[in-house]
Parts: sequence; C-alpha cells; structure tokens
Amino acid sequence: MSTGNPDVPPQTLAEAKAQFIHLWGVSGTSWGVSKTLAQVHALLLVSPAALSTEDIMSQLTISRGNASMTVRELLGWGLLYKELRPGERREYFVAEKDMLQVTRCIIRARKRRELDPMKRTLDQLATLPGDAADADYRAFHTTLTDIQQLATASDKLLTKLMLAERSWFWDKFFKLFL
Amino acid sequence: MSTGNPDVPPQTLAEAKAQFIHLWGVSGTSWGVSKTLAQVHALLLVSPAALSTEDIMSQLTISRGNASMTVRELLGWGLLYKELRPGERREYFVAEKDMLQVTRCIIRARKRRELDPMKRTLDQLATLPGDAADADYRAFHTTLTDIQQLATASDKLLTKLMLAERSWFWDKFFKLFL
DNA sequence: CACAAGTTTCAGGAATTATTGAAACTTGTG
DNA sequence: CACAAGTTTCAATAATTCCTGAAACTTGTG
Repeated sequence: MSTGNPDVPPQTLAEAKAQFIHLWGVSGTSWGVSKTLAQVHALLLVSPAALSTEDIMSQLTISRGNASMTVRELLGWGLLYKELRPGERREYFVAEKDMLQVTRCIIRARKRRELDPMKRTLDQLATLPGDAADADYRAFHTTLTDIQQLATASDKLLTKLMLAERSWFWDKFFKLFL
Repeated sequence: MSTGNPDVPPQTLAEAKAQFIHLWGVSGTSWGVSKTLAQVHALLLVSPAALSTEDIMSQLTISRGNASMTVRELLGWGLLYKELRPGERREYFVAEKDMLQVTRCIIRARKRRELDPMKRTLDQLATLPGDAADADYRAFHTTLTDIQQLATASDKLLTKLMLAERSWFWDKFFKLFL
C-alpha cells in the first residue's frame, strides 16, 4: 500500500484509502495517539469485511507484534470487535462503524485515562490552605479553582455526550448549537 | 524547583506549585503538547507577577533556547502577553488567567492547525466517485461521509464556543448540559 | 503427547521529538 | 561605533516513544 501522499487528488479507491489511512495516522499523532493505532483503526473503518492480523500486517507493512498489540488496544477502547469464524482458529476484526459509537468510545477511554486522574490531582491541590494575604497563594488558589471548575464542566458535558441517546445527541448538537 | 511528585499531598505552596506544573506537563504530553510548553504555561498561570525568560529558565531548569522558543509559541497561541517595563530591556511575560479565554485560545489554535486541514482532506476524499455496487467503495464512501459530518458538526460547535459571549457560554454550557 | 496454526510478549534497535548551548543577531546607550 | 544586555536560531545530542522480530506461549487435533 502506498504512502497516501496528501494533496494529490486520489484517482483510485486504493489511493483514496491510502490517503485516508495516512490522514488518520497524522491526526492521531497530533492528539497523542500512536500512528499505528490510528492507522489500523482507519484501515478497518474503510474495510467492509473483517480482517485478520495477517491482513493488517501486510496492508500496513507493520510487524506481527505491533499489529497484535495495536489490535488488542483498539479492542480495549471498544473500537473493534472480534469476529470468530467456525472451524477457523484465526481471529478476524471489524471496526465499529457508527461514528456516534466511535465518538463515545474515544471519549470514554480518554476521560478515564486522562481527565479523571487529572481531576483527582486538581481536587487535592485546590484544597491547599494558605494565607489569603499572600499574592502567590491567591494566584495559585484562584487558578486552581478555575481550572477545577472547567474540568468539572467538561467532565459533565462529556459524560452526558457519552450516555446520551442518539436522538438527544443530534437534537442538541445540531438544532441547538448549529 | 522539585519534581512535583504526585499523590503526596502537598504541604507547602512551593510543593503544590511544583505538582501543578508537573501535572500540566504530563497532561499536555498525552494530548500532543510538549512537556515544556505545558510547564511554562502552568508556571505562568500560577505566578501573580510577570516573569522574565531568565526566571522561567531557572524555575523550570530549562535552557535559554528552550525557554525562548516556548515563550514565543505560547505568545502565538495567545496564552501569554508581553509586559514591557519602561527603562528595562528585558521582557516579562504574564499568562492569560481567564480560563474561558484560555479555552478559546487553545480551541482556536488547534482547530486551525489540525481540524481545518483535516477537513479539507476529508472533503477531497469524500468526493471520489465510484461504483455503488462495489462493497469496498460503499464502505469507504459511507465512512468518509460520516466522518465528514462529524468533523463539520465539531467545527461548528467549536467555532460557536470560540466566539461565544461569556454569558452565552455559561448559560448553555451549564444550565443546558449539566 | 507431538505437532501445527495462531497469538502474545518484550528486550533491543529504529525513528521521532524535544532540548541544549553556543554563535549570531538586535537594540539601546555612552 | 563599540559595547552591553538581551533575544533568537539551529546543528548536535539527548530523551522518549515506537516498532521489530524472535522466542515463548496457547490451543485444537490426530
């Protein structure tokens, strides 16, 4: 599979797929997700059929170890499903294709890994007692309280998005905001 | 300044500051922002007074070059202001402390750098013509259209947040969602 | 139980990204 | 204009993160 050179309008489906996989890899990278993880996800997002580890390895030219670990991680995020075929030992994987579900999975995973621990630390830091006459203390305390507030608001918003009904989601997200 | 070891409840303001700076650095890293950038930002967020490059270097134990480049980048994001003191050549920097503004700056910068280019590529890929009877093409086209739709919705939401009045922001963000 | 087919693990190497530090540059001043 | 005080640049290096590949493991089968 080619490099997916961007900015050249794709002529064939294979080119377009390669460009999409490349795009997803680059985007992932700039949001702290490893290139391979994003690319395996992209590959499966545009595959109508389930793919085996073997398929993934060869289509993305990555090692067996990398493919295996990456697939397991995506399963952990809830972005992939195993497809077991009777009489075959080999495992196949399909991506969750519903972008609302995909969004929910990503929000859930990142909230759990990053936002929640961060909030715990902030809570602890914000309680530090101190001298209200000390400018240093006041600056620290005010900033921490403000950040805490923002973190709490984000948390609640994300939780709501995560649990929302599809209809609620589109109602609010579209009618209200756009 | 110490390492900011987390999970140990801070006893002094200096410890708490160090922990906050550490936290911000770690969080930045997992969202694709360099540790130093996040830490310089954190340092200035909790400093009541403006700091010079010299101050930043010594408080975070980083090199002059690193401090200079980082400060410039934060200025570019709109997260820092220069403070010039009459009769002094040295430049001082203050952080934007209003977390709503901070949020807007971050949204603006990341939208411009990541979301916008991505949307352009998606638009191009989604227009690829093809055979509706081909499962491969259908999978590609459907996924791309869905992602495009999500990207457009996010774009609009972020734009609205970015430009919103403070009152609108809190009204919607709190009353409606939480 | 020996083997085949497939999966997982992980130490070490490769690739990427961040940081340093010294030299070049700018700018105000006597 | 020479100097001092400060800032920026960037090639070299350090640190981090990612990926490979081979060995160990698992599991179904004759």
